[in-house]
Amino acid sequence: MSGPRVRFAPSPTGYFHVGSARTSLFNWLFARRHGGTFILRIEDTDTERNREEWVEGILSAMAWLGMDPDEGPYRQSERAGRYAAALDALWEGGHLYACECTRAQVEDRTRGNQTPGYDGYCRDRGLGREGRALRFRVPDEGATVVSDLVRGEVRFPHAAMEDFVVAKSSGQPLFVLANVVDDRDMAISHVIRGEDLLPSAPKGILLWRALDAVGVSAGGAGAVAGAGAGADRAGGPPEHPLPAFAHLPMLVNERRQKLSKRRDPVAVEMYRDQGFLPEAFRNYLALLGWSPPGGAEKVDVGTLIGAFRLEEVHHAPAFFDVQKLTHLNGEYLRELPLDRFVAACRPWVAPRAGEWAPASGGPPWPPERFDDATFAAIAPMVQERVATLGEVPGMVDFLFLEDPALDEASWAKAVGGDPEAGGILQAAAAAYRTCEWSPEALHRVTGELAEAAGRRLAKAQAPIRVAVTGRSVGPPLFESLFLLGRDEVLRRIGAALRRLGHQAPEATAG
RNA sequence: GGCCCCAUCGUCUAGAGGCCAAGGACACCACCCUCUCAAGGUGGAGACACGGGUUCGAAUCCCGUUGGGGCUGCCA
Repeated sequence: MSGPRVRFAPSPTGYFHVGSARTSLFNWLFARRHGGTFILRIEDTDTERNREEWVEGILSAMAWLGMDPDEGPYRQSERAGRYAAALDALWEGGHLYACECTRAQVEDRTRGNQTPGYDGYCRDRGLGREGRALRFRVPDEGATVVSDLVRGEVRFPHAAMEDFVVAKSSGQPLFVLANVVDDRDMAISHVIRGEDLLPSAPKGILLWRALDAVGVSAGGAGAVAGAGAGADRAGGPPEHPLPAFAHLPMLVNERRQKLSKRRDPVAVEMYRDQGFLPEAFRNYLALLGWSPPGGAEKVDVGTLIGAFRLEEVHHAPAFFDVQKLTHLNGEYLRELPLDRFVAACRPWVAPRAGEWAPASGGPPWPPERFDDATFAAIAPMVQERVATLGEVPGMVDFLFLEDPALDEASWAKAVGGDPEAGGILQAAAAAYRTCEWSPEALHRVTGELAEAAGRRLAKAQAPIRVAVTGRSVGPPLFESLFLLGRDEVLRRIGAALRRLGHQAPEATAG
């Protein structure tokens, strides 16, 4: 077993964030590129904020994007013994001290200080650890250097680092501690994560070295099952070589700020609901902070894997541009073979019980009115007009709704505001009653009645479209009329004429 | 405030000292195609933050300024 070992370590405190998805993708790409191992670790030490349903969400979103982990999910909540052992050893080795200061006390004491953060008040008070927070004793002198594959060497002077807390007064380990213990136990070779974690990297390194110094090794009863990480360590050189770091640029909103769960649309689940294809979404994510060589942007996953290099990752934050994502999704949609496009539409047009369907709700028509053959016939024309699958129902609803909603603005413009609309509708009704029922014949006779009315077909079709579909835009008209059927088309034109105040054609004719 | 990161069209980016009077993509505008809307085609507008160096030569290297961002929790 060789190759790098990387991990994606989300904490389940909400929907799956697009930034997390990008981090996960870059880890996954890196592992695949180098024949390594992609590990999923759930960082759920904060019992207050974690919920099991969010774990499910992470798992299903990752599966949707095709990033199945090779190992895991491991859960920090199941590894408490490892953290306790590390804490004990660190305490014995003198790297930790107990602290009973409250936040308010620290603030009072340090107000006006040049270097903020904890002032080391409890450092030499010799407090017992029971019931107290534990702080790591940061060296006074020197600096810790983080070797970063994307940023180079980043130097953090110890003088500017506070003695950080590694365990709560309840004994619960905190992020840096658990994170480092896990990375050691799981023999992580590359830590690839968001740039927001760069300032905590030197803390992790300090802890890592302290753990080495006090002889905490991986393996043993509490180590990771099946990871193969801690086995047979006897006599090897450094037991725990420090992992390489790679801090990825942030994903930001239009205000250039880190994407926020509150303000920004960041839930991957939401994009799935809207009808983005996983291939397209993954492709777009790969373009944020990196670009495949050769300038191509729409690239398949194999190409992504073959070309991915951490060293080429950008340094500057990237804006998550839904418009560009949408365009790319449209390209993926359009290149789908028709049968696959139709299949991809199913959750939005005819969801099956027991299968995934968008949480936003089902199609606007009653299921029994949906017809597979009709949908398959209109599908090619829908395929080149939508950029997301979620737009599909709105484009074909007039075919499956008894009485499609009438868009008042369209009506006002194309029918109410057109003095000749009534005449055109009557002419259409007359022609459609007897003509051959095919898209071609409908096209022809409508062209003829347009000519008779002295206007271009483009202008003549507008009132007919609004009368029949309720809107001024939609799939090509004559195919739509054909699929709706003669009786239904005549009924809707008749209804529109009555709305206009005209006599229904049946009455005039009869 | 302190520490750290960053800086090419509005956006995502190509660019690793001369091939750049800076290329592509999204968005935008115009035209073409056209039964609406799309899709597609053609064309257009649009950037190396600023100031110093280094060099025969800098978008590319160095320093500074400015601007933006991240972190600064007994969250992760």
